[in-house]
Amino acid sequence: MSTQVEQLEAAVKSAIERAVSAGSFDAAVPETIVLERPKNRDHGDYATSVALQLAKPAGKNPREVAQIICDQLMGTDGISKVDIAGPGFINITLNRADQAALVSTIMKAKADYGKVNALAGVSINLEFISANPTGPLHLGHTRWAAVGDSLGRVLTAAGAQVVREFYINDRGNQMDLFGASVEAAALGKPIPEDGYQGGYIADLAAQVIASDPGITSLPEGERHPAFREAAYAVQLKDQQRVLETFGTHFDVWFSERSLHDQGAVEHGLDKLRSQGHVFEEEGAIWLRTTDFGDDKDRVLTKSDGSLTYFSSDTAYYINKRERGFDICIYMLGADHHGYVGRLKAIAACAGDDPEYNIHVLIGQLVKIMEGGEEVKLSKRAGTIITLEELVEKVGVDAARYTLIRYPVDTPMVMDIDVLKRNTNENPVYYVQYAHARIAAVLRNASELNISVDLKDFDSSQLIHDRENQLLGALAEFPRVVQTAAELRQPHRIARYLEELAGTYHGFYADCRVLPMGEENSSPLHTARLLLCASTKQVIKNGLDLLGVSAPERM
RNA sequence: GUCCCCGUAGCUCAGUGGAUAGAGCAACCGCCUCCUAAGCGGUAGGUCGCAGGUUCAACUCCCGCCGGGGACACCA
Repeated sequence: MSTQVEQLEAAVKSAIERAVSAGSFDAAVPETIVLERPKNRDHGDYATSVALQLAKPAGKNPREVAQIICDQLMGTDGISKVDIAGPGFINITLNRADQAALVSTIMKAKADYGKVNALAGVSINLEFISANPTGPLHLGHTRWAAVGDSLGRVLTAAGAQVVREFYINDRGNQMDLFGASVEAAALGKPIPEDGYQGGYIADLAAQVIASDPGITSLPEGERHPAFREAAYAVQLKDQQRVLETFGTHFDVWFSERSLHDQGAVEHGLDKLRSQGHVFEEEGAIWLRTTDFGDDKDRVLTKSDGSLTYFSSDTAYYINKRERGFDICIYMLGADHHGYVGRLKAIAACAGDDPEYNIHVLIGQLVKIMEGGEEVKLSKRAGTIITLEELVEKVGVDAARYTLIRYPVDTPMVMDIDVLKRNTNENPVYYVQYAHARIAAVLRNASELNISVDLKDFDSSQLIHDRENQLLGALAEFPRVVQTAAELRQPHRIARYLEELAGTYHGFYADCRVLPMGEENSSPLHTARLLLCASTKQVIKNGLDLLGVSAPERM
C-alpha cells in the first residue's frame, strides 16, 4: 500500500511528465520529488521546490515552470488547492476528508504502521558495545546499548534482516591481567601494578571462590588459567544480565577466541593474500592498507610470530561477510575513530566496496552531571558509572530515551538530577504522557459505550485545523522511519515523537473528544476517538523502536 | 604535525540546499465547577564561532582561520 506522500509524489511526477510531453518545457523528470511539510500552515500541507530545480534546465523562470506544473496538477484526486509562492514554491493543500482515511490505514496496520521496505532484502550485521569481559559495562557502553539496540529495531522496521552482535575480546594480554587481578584479590595479595584495580575485582574473586572453593589450592600453573576462566565467565554473564534488564538483546555473542579456534585468522590471511595486498617486511607480515587510504600499513603477524589485534579484526570482517552479511555496521567510541580508515581498508583489501559494505558510526563521549557538577569518570579513581548504576538512578526508560535522543556524533551531557525528576524537563515523560492520556480517553469511551469501530468511522468529520495537523503528523511516521534507517539515526524517531505528542496535546486542548454531560454520542465523537486511537498506535510504534515503554497510565 | 567530532536563544540541544532558524528548560503573563494541568495558549530571548567561495537559494556544501574535545603502537 502506498502512503499519502508516495501518492502525492507520483502525482507531481506525472504532472511534470505530462507537461514535458505536451512540450510546455523541456527538462529531465527528477528521480525523486522532494515534498516537505512547510513549517508555516499557510503554505499548505506539502510543498515542493521542483520548479526551482527545473527552471534552469527548462530555460524558463521558476514561477513560470511552477505555473505549468500547477496547471497539470489541478484536478488531481485528493488535492484541493495548489498555490505558487515566493520564488516558485508549489504549495499543495490536500482534501481534508481524504487525509482522514489515514485513520483506517493505521487502525488496520496496527504495529505494522511505519514499517517500510527501503532496506528490504538487505542483510545487516550490527555490531555494538563489544566491551572487554574484564569489567562492568560503563556509561560509554550505555550510549551504545541504547542507540545500537534502537538502530537495530529501526533497520528491521525498514525491512532489513538484522543480526545484532557483541564481539567479546576474550583473547590476549588483558585477559591474563584480569585473571591475575582477580586471583590476587582472592588470595589476599596486592593487585599487580598494571592490573585491574576496581572494587568489583574483589566481588568477582568472592564469586569465583563461592562457586569453586577448591580453586585457591590448585597448583600455581593451573590456578592462574582457572581464575582467568572463572572470572571471565562470571563477568560475561553479568554483562549479559545487565543488558537484558536494559532491554538490549544480542543475537550473537561472538568470541574472539572462537575466531582463532576456527582458523579464521589463517583463512582471512589467505583471502587477503589472494587479493594481493599482503607483504612481508622485517620479519613481520603486513597488510598494505595504504593502498586504500589508510595512513600507514598494518601488521598482521608480528616478527615474533604472534598475531596482532588487527589480524583478528580482518579475520572477523571476512568472517562476517562469509556469513552472508551485505553491510557490516560498527559502532565505535570517539577514541576509536582512528579505526575507521583501517576498517575500510580491510574491506577494500578483501575486494569489497568500503563505501557500501562497511559503515562505521563514531559516538562522541557522554558527560554526566550530578548535583550541578560534572562527574569526572576515572577508572583509577574508581569513579566509573556503570550501566546498572545509571538505571538504578533514573530507570530504563529515561536512560534509554535520553541517550537515543541526540545524534551520536554530538557529545552529550546527561544531568542525573533532571532525569530523576518526573517532570517534562524530561522529554520521555512528555511523549509517554500523551500515550497515557489517550489511553485514559479510550477507557472512558469504552465505559460510555461509544463506538470505536472502523465501520462507524466517517472521515468527513475530521476537518478541524488541529485534527488536520495531527493527521499530517501521523502521515509523516513512515518517512521518519525510513530516514532514520537510511541515515542510521534513531534519534530522529525520538524527535518525531516529541513533535507528535505536542501536536496531540494541542488537539486535545482544542477538540473535545468525548460527549459533554448528557450529550449523545455522534459520528464526530467516534471519528475523534479513532483519531486518538491512531495516534496512540503511532506513539506506541515509535516508542517500541526506541525500546521505551508506552504506559497505559501515569 | 596529520586525522575525526563539536561551536545555533541564558542552559541542554534539534534542523539529510529552500520561504519569517525551532523545541524543552529557565523568565514573564494567562487557562482546570465535564475526557489525565506530567497539559495548553501567549510574551521575551539569535551578527547560526569568524572571514571567503559555490548556488536562483547556505545554519546546511567547499576553502581558510579561531575556540573546545578526542585520536594517531609489531598495545589490547
